[in-house]
Amino acid sequence: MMLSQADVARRAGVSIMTVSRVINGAENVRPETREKVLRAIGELSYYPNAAARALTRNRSYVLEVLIPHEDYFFSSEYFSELIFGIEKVVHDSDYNLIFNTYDPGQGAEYAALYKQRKVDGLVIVAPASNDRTIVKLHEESIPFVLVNGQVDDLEISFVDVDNVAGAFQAVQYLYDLGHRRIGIITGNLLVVNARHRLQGYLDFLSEKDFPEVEQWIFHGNWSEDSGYTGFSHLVNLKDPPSAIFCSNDLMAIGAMRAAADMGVGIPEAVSIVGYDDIRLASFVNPRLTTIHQPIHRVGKTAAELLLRLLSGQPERPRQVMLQPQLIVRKSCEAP
Amino acid sequence: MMLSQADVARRAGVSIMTVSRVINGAENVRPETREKVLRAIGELSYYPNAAARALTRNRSYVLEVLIPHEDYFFSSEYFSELIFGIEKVVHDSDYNLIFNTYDPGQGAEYAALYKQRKVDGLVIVAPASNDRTIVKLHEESIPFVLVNGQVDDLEISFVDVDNVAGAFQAVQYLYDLGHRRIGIITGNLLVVNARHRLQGYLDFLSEKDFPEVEQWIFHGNWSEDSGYTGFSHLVNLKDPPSAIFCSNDLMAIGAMRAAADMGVGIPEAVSIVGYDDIRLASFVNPRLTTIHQPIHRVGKTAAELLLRLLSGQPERPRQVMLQPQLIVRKSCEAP
DNA sequence: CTGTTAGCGCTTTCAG
DNA sequence: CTGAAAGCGCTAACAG
Repeated sequence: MMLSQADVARRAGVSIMTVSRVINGAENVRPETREKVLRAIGELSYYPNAAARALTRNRSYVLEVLIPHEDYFFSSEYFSELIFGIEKVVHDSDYNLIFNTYDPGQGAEYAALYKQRKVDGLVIVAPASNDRTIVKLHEESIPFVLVNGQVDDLEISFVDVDNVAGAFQAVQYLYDLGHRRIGIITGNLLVVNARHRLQGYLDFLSEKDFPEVEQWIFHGNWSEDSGYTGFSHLVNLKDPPSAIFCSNDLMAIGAMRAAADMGVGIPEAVSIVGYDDIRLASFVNPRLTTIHQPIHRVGKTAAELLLRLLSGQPERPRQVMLQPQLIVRKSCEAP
Repeated sequence: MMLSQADVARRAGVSIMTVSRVINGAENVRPETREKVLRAIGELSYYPNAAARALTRNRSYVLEVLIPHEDYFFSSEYFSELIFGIEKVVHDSDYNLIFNTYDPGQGAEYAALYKQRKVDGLVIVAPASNDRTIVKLHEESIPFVLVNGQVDDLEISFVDVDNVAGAFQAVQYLYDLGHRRIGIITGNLLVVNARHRLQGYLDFLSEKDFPEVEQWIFHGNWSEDSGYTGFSHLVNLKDPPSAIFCSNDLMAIGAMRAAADMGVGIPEAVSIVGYDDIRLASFVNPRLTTIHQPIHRVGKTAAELLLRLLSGQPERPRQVMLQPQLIVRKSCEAP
């Protein structure tokens, strides 16, 4: 039993246009008429048909979040904070949220749902930085906001946390403690974040005229396991680093695990800095010094930008770069 | 520029019905005709309008996942595995996924989107077990699957992991090691999972004719902090437990943190068992003995059940109860 | 195998 | 302030 405006109209003794006006909160309806209609709607428990509205208004009131496929994702905590941040804003609006994954390897067809008019706009998370498809979206003036991935030279809305600055800060801190042999365990370098964090590390070294020591760069993949392996590897070098910057907390915790298994004291023998400030960072032993990122805020901001893009008022694209923050705990000390 | 079948039809020199048939993969179209149409579609880069299809077919091909609001959620890892599990199955189908949160406190209006025909079915995660709304959904024969929350005496599809059995197993293990004073740190008892895990603990005690020691039950809320507080509390009792079952790993890790801060040896002085087997469980020190849950599979199964419910063939509701598994690591030993 | 007709439930436009 | 008519883009039902 699918009710339509017609049923409501009949019951209330008005035309379907009046019903439509009431539903859409139009001004020009006599209060008593509005009442009648509202009552009829309540009695019948009528709900407007979303498909029909979408068809006539040419708007679905659905947004899409595109997230890289699970295997590419750095941490469940990052993921869930981001999603909840986006959802919170969308939930308070007239929109709904379609959740979708894509494979960063393939040339993703981000716009498929948009072109079917199934969604009105996109939040694209962590696209490859050389992604031509993004440029196409821009050319077709499809409303979208990037999270965690910029495209050079294009006036595109994005929200990001400054990974280069964060990594720079981490290494700076180790340097200021007195460390001169600083290693890094990188994330999966296919992901921009990993490249930027490596960049921050290298930037600092070159600023201080450090020799860039190839050996001290270990290529991890965000996983605890790769942190474990990376630590063992670096510490067993003939000239091992006295401090290690891990590109995420998961790898830092993997490294700490390796240290425990090897009988290497943290921070006495080796200092460790992580990245992300996941909740568990302050519960491991020793508590992990790390870089905090306002992920929840990234999600909220992205949703707000997109909503504004769709609001009707002409709106220029905006670039928002949030700043990460060093959280000093107990996993570092002077060499 | 919104193209319609009419444009394609004109270009291909056929009727719109033929275009429709090609799009829907109907059998009865001459190969050459099909070719012509396909070519026209390609040349114009035409996409069918989802709203129009939804309107005529009376199906949106969208599913909705309803998840308790962030604050009620036990862990980001649980959340993200579940979502990715669901998404994986949905992604391989013709459907899309709308992601939504609800407040378990309020009498949630789960069916709003369904009634607007914006979605075809629901996956409802962790509804309150006394939730009357669920019964209503069932009476209105709205297609839905419950995850992690059953309603007694109703023929409803659900997928769950047996929390009572899992907790029972955990306590059994501690008992078999020789522990006779076993405490528990519970989760937020507003959530069924927490109640079931407490139930499993109590079931075991009563089976062994243990006195149920009120003192040894600490009411936590899933957070690391509450694990920390709970441990301190229990260990400072005049007659402290020699082993503690924590209702999730986060609290177990909080407890281990407290132990470290208090100088209490784990497992020498106190044994600890967790629940969930989050990835970090095997990276803390000592590695955490815990109960593993196949969450990804829960998500996939739920999606599969819902899809089958919508498949057209009459399908009886199914109850799937997956079994958790004890993972023995290093956080327990004989007293 | 292909086309014609009607209508899904709504909103836009124009009349009153 | 209210209503009548037309049409959004598609598919079901029937003809041929």
